[in-house]
Amino acid sequence: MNQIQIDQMEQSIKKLWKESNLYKSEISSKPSYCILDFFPYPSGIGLHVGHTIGYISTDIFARFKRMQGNNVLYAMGFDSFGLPAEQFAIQTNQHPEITTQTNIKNMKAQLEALSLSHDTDKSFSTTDPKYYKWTQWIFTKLYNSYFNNIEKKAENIEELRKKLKSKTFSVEDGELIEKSNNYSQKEISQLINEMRLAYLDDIEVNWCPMLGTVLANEEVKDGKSEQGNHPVEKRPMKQWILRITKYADRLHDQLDQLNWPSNIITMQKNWIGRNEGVKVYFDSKYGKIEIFTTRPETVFGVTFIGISHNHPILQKAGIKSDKEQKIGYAIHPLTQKEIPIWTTDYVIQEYGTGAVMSVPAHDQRDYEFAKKHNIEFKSVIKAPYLWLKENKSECISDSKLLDEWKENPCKFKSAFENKAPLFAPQQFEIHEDMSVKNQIKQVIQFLEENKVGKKTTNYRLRDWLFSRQRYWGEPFPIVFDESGNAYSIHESCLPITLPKQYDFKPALNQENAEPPLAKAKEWKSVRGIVMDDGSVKTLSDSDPKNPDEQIFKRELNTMPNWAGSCWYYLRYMDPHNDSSIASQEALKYWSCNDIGSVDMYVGGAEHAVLHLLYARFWHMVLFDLGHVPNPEPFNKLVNPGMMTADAYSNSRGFYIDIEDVELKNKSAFQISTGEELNIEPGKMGKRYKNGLDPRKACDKYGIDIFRMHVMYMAPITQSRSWDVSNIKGMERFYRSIHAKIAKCIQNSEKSTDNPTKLHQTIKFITEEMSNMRYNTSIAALIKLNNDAEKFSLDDSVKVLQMLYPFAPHLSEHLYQEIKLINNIEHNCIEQIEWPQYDPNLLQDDTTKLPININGKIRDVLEVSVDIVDEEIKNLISKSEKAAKYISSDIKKYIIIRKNNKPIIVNIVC
RNA sequence: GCCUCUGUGGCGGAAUGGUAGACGCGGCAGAUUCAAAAUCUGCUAUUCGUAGGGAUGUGAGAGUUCGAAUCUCUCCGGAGGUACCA
Repeated sequence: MNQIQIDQMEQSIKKLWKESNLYKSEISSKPSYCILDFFPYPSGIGLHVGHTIGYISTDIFARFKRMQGNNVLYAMGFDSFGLPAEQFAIQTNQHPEITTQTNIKNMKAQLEALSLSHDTDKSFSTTDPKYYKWTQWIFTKLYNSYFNNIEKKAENIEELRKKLKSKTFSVEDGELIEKSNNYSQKEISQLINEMRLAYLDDIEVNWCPMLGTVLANEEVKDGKSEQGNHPVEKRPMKQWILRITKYADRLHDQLDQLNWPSNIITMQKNWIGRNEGVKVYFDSKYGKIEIFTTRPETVFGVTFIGISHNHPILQKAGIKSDKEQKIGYAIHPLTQKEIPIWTTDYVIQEYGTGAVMSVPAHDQRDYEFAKKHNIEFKSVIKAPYLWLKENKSECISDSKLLDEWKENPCKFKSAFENKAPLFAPQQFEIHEDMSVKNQIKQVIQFLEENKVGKKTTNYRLRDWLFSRQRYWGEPFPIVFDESGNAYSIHESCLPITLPKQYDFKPALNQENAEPPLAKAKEWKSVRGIVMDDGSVKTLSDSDPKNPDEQIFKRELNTMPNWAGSCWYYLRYMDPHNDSSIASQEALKYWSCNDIGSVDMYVGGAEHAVLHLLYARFWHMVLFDLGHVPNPEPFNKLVNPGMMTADAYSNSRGFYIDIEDVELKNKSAFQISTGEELNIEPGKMGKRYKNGLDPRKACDKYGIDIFRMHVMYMAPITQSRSWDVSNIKGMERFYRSIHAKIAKCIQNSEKSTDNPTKLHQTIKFITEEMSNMRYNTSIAALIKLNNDAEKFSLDDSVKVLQMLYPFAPHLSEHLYQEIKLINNIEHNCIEQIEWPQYDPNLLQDDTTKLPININGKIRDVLEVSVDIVDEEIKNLISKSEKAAKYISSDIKKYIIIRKNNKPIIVNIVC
């Protein structure tokens, strides 16, 4: 076939599939399997061939799973709210709705070009009001829930009200405890507001002036915004925050149940940053200073308190601090002695309590600080002799090492940070002969008993800042009354749609930043009635006046674009449901996995701590409230490797779009200017302007050949560089297998060359495909094609079935021809069950048996597979090649068998 | 600094304790052709040898084992993540 014929054939097969409605997935008696790609953001430039690694992989898996008799949920929607669309809209002065629709249309066409077997009826966008109605609904659930720390799960806020009203529970530090209370109605309402999973708080936020919005901690890297790399500053603002920290333990511990790459699990654990230690309280004239330490046994070695430059006591004391300085004294809780308080550069407010107890002898940063500012040293841990010798200063003699360490630890070159026995355990009422581990345990107990400290677990994870000062996002389902009290909107009044016709640009007035929705004068205030459950039912203009109605102001911030991607996988299961996020029947049917709702999730590692953490959090809340059947969203996660490609930059260092580049003799020139360009590799994409539209590649080589080429380049998880020099091999294979099967069809072939080879290949490929090992699967198909001259028509169908997930058009095309001859009932090849291998046909009669002598191969014998050990020894004794290396005394004779077939012999002599 | 991954021919890669380099690209030789492309056949890790054959070889070094690319330890290089984390 030439290129035109391939193209025509592929188009006609596409038509056939469309007419056969093959990819519709409805609830049935078949076992379900849920395959999911990361939610794509429809950007203006669309997809490049790098994105296809993941998409082709899931498509192959979906086709394979369907052939194995599964009902596969495989769909794709669009994560279409968010900053880039809005930025583009502002630049071009078009409504983001319009650009979003254009981009989605373009991306759908690109996906269509790859012949991905999505169920297109299940597609949606996060910007559809029918979808974001349920995003808002989930927010109302977060707002109306709290975390029950006793049962370690979310509960409706009304349960908390009941508990507090019954007077058997009370609240301390935001935690429920079993202790009677005397709360007034007003106090109960206040406590409830303080415990909601979604709450409002006036906090220091990451404000990005260039973007005109705040960002979550996860969206800021090195003081710059992740989107666009703009500077970010701290600024106090009243914002919606989600209490993700309550889930820190579950988010951490449940990771071990997941079938995820270990590096992603580690990254999430690091991000959560669980650290067990002790809180210790130090009194000062400014009030109590709470510190967090993981080394409580060094408490007698504390010689100063280090606090951050924005620690709350500084404000109390009226001190502005931007350099390291001594600001006063604290009282050591055990010795009652005065120790200085210093502001430091190395203690940051964001971690722990923003204050540390400094032990210069046993912490390197404290050591350096104390040296710099001439602060006292006190050692409390016995450093071993070797360490002392290595770290001593020259003036100390070896005989006095330990005495010096006791008296003058500042004379040593660094702090001793390891765990070792204490000098004076009796200070904690501990015997000297106790092990180090137990000593530390006892210290913690001592501190708790003396009410000096409290065992705590500290997390690096912060609550999730959830407001954005943007137009293009989901409006919050929240209104405020005249006194500023918040109410969630009653379910029957959702969705709250965005006002359509108005100026959506952000207010870049930096001092008093108002969200763009403040400009929607009609939209932002609304009539409503407070219902019995505490929510507000809003009234439209046509509703008659109600005596109880009030005027409410809407929340003007919108949600970040993570909101829509936190639960989209659930929506595929029942995308058109108007009465719930998805029906319980659909959720139970499609989430049949014990752990995660989605069986197979494929996407890049860049979302390790953003989307994957947020989505797990929402899912856990929904699970606790009984809305989803599984404890986790994603069972198995696969990170496809990225695609790199040559990028071209001009003399000023700007990247030139590959459309404007011409290659001559391995040199690159800009077409529009003729300038010679630098060639360097880079990740394919917008940044390097080296993205290649997959449609171009498909047009040039054919869809099947392109798909096989991308999959054959490397294992799925591995990065690769875009290189078409190898694609010739795929074309050869494609033409060769086409010609071979076509010939078999022409001859109505009755026999297969080597049935054993065929059945071995079926076994091998079935196993490899189950693990998404596509490069080796394709290699096995090539080898099968190389080794056999002909296949019977029945066996040809088996070969085509194996080829189908990779090269679906060619396989379908040839199958349709066989179908005409053989009168097969199945309309399309995918409807035939995946081929089974015949165990009787798996084994060859003979096998090559390598003979090792002292670990080196000296001969290879051709033996029957069921040969007995005695016969093998007999054959070896006759081998001249082996005889040269066998000395008279054989110490060991090792014959290894697999499935009773001998695979190797090793003789030790 | 810490964490995770990774290191195999000229290139992409295969082999997860049992013949290292499957399969593909490239290269070499041959067939076909007026010729070229395409196609087909054979060879193609390095090295010594005319050859039969030998030696070496999976970043480096050690170890476990009858046997190690594969397991363990130390070191070196590459990719990604992350941090004054108390």
